[in-house]
Amino acid sequence: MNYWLIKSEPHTYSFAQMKSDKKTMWDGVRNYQARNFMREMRKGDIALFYHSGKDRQVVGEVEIVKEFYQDPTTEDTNWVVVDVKYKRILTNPVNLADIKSKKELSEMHLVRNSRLSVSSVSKKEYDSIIRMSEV
DNA sequence: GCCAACGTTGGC
DNA sequence: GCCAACGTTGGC
Repeated sequence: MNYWLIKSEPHTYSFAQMKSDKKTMWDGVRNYQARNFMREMRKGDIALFYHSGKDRQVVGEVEIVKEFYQDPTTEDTNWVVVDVKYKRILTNPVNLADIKSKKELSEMHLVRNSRLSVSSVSKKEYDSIIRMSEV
């Protein structure tokens, strides 16, 4: 099982919306690196849900329920989507500032490349963030 | 609101 | 194929 992090601007699509939708198609990714990560996602993988913009925190978890397929919102065959399902809200959201303050999280794509909207997360990084959310 | 970082486009 | 110009994202 692999771990991921997906970003959303809460004004565009919030985790509250994710919760009420229960399941959504993760579309609109127009970046090759992000697209490549989406292609690697497998059913059952977990993704952290991050609010960019004013929030800047990891707020919950979703599960990949359908592997990549053509993005139906475009004719361009370069782009794909996956389906994700609401899993749970974190007990406490984990702030970007706190993530940045942890040495063991300094290699995260989220820290290294703030503009990447879909990225991989190692098991260690994932566990570390979950631990931070439980304090 | 500003700006750094990054990606894309297009002229040469 | 290089690189300047431009647009977008997202942190601050």
